[in-house]
Amino acid sequence: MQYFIDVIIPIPLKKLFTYGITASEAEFLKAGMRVAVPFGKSKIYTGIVFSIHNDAPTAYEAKDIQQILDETPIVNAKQLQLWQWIANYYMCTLGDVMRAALPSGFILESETVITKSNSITIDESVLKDDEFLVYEALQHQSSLKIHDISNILDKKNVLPVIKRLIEKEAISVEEEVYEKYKPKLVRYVKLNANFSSETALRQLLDDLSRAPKQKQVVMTLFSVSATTKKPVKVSDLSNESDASSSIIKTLIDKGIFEEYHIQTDRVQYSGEDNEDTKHLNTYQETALIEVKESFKTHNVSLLHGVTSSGKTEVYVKLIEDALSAGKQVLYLLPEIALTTQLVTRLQNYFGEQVAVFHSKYSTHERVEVWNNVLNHSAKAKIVLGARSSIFLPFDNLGLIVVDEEHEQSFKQFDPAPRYHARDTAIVLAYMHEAKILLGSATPSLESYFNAKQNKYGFVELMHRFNDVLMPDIELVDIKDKLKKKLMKGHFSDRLIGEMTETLQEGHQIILFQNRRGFSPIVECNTCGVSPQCSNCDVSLTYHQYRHQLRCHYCGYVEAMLKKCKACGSSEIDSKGFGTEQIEAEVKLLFPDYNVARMDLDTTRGKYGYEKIITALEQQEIDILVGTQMLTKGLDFRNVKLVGIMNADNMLNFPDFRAHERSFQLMLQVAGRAGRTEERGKVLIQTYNPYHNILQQVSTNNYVDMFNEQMNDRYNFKYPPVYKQIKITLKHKDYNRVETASIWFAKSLRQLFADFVLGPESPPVARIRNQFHKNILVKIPKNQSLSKTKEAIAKINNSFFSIKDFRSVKVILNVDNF
DNA sequence: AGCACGCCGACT
DNA sequence: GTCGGCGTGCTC
Repeated sequence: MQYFIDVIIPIPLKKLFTYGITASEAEFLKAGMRVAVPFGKSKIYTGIVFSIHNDAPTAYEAKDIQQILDETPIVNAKQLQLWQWIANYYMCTLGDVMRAALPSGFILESETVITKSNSITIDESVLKDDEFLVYEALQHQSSLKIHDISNILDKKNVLPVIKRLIEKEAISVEEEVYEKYKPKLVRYVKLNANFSSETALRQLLDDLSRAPKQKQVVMTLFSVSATTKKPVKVSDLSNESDASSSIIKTLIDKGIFEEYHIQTDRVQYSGEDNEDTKHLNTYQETALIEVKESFKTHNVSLLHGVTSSGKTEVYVKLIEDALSAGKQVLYLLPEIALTTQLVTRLQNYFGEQVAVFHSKYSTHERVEVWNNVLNHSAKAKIVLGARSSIFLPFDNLGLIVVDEEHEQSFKQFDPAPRYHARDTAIVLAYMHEAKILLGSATPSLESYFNAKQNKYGFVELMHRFNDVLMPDIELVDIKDKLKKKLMKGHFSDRLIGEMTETLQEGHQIILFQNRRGFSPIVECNTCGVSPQCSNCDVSLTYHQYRHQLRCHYCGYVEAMLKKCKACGSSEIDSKGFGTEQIEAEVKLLFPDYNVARMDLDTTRGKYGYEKIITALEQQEIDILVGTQMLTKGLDFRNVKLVGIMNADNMLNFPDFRAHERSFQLMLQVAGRAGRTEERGKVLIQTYNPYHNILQQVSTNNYVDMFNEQMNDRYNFKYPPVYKQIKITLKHKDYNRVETASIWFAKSLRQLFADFVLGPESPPVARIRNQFHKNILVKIPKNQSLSKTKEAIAKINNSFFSIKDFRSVKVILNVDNF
């Protein structure tokens, strides 16, 4: 009997790969274990065992696996099932899912290692210059990496040289495979067992009397281990005794100390003892009961709670319940909300049981969280994480919370799998027979729609905590103010007035401008030419603090022009404004106060974000200018005024969700104002105060917004009424994408007729020198989604059988919103 | 996706 | 003459 395994390889290929294994390997292997397999001519890949069987492939000879990498599966059956669902629903390969799901530390690196061939010394005269250099280097070093050789020869492509050397039998190559993840070890020391007896110890101290420093270290070791009654870390000993590590090393070398290592987690919780969970107010209590009630009939429930209503406390109670039932809990939230307040809050309640998982973690840290979840460690009963945490190896989930459910960052756009974490979490919950609660102050239309259709349970929490009033929202007509000459820069007299008053009262202000940089367009006053990015079809944004022009699409940077490139005029003007410009203006208007800015440019680095948040909390900042980053669930006690500098640019964004998003964004920012006793104030500056969305924002009328937007969605066949799949084609040659996209759209139209839109060039038609074309397929509710996808996949296949189109990149994006 | 193979321009 | 450009085809 022959044995085979089907393996998932982390490459975007549709199929699984079959490898041969021995009978005993078949006995040992289980689905979800990692294996190292040879792939292609010389590569070794890490694969996940998908299935074990006896069906020999007919069309080819299966290779044998190289080695088994795990004792037990690192991916469980439910995960494999979820992977399949994702690959199928989001139209990508299992390899794509594997790459997104596994921390990269689990994926082996392989490197080609070149060694001197052990055959007889060869005639050096047959070697050419390059070859001789390599050969000679190997006389001194036992092995070389590809990288080393390219350094020696000082050129990139060294493979031909290596190939010739192999042919001449001067060298041999092999793939060296190694794991990236290394457990972190902490160094400990103890006194060598030889000195455990009283006499030996006395002898030792006598011997050391002429080395006072060493003696002192030994004494410190005694006192530390006596007080803590725990093993002594080298670092602690070094601190306590004020001794350098070389003294400790000497003691180890002398055999007085014994050194040993203990494996430790990189991610450690260092907090106080657990705090008791708070008592709920009556509204929260009611909401909690209603949520529990809704879970009796629904697996998914939506909690619509206004900002600052205390949704988190409700979640906490539900989490307690799930934990006491012995289940795992997953708490999903947008990346950015994760780094701060909420983590601390949950850790205060649940202490060590909370594991955090997000993108700023190193791959080592991620592997540790993964292992903790896999082993049901007490450290990972609750996982608090961003979208990728849906991939952790849960096997006993009782509850999933999706906080800020409306956030678009739950959808992954760039590399496949283009999944939506909220929707995937619903499937995940279903697989675990767990309950899932979606929470938001401004639910997405699709979730609210599902709740209205009774597909989801629905609970409202419309009272702010401590009965704080909702902020007073006022619309300011900039057009009118301009006419009356009441604008100073981008500030209306109303806004300046409110700001002055707020500052005098000692409160803080947040100003929101949904665009970073200083100004998005720079233009020559004489000839009207504005600098464009050389790789993308966009104007460069002026960033004043570095005096640069930057492209926000590809990251291209150049120095700000002194003179117009076209006509040489030095009168260069800027149009539009971003956070930088607002910051600069505020500094002029309120020179006596501290102003800070929070956007992508100021929050780079692991702690950039925290620094600003802490400064604001400590009231070191009076006025904070920022982009949408400001909206994510932050809780600032002393902020009383929120100014939205310009509501129009978001409303006019060319996207069917622009209105919904604007509503959500503005209400979320508004929610930052007046979270304690005093009522907050929000000023929204706009050219069009009669816009329906702005009216709905100012009256905090979600239901009106919902009804009106849904009306549009029905009329224009948009989600959630219709499903949609976006197909993007990219190529560096415009004509080729053009013909390719026309062909693609035509084939689609033969099946779906009017439900195909495009091809269209997006607003930014070229990014990183690639021209884009979009095609949109709308899918009515009564049309089978899976059949539609099959049809699209089929068209996609025929597309790639056309020679001219093979180099065109095609991106299929299911639920592209 | 990588990576090899293979066929053409631009340099020592 | 080789180096390196990228089109093409394959990976169990």
